[in-house]
Amino acid sequence: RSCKLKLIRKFIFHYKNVRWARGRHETYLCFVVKRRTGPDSLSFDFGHLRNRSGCHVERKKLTHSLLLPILSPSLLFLRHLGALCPGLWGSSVDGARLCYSVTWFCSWSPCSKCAQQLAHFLLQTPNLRLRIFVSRLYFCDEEDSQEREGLRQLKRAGVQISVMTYKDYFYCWQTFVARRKRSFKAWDDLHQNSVRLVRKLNRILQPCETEDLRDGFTLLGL
DNA sequence: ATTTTCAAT
Repeated sequence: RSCKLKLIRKFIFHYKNVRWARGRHETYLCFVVKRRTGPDSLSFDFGHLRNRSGCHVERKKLTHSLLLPILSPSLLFLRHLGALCPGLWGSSVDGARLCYSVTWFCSWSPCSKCAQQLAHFLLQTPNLRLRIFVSRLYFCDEEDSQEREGLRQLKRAGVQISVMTYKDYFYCWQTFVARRKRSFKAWDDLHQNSVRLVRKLNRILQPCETEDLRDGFTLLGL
């Protein structure tokens, strides 16, 4: 029971979409894996991950920039992808590959390195569809930040990136935290913060759309 | 007005 309380506290602390997220030196990733079978998809697996800093020996040898992507939840997820999505890489009897659809709810948006590796991976795995909901944007204040570019890269790789809104927190609460035990109560400014972050993400991804538009124009010979 | 960030001590 106290374990459950701890989980609730952790969820609220790490997923709170506050403007100045002091002390959130961890990142959590809640995921849902669905196998797509025609028009409807079946829920296959779900769970959550946290970035791990388990390799203390390597820590001293690796630089921060090298270590970070290895231990991030998103790459931790990729490590377990084979187990989470059986048959993802295999070919089935009728030649068609199994299709999976994965949804993430991350407390921080991915760093540029992770985004880059993820995008690279996804372009090679067209039978995996990824949707990412983020609670807060990681290092996205600078106009020319690598993290902003990383998010655009993900979008170009077909990832649907969105900011978490009330319904997403509600869903996470019900699915990963307190299954129907107690109802989700929004914190102050949840909606306001979410609206601000939605606008910010839209501004970040905008150049991506104008680029696509330009590509479309050149294709049309305009 | 200003504050922070997948830590490093």
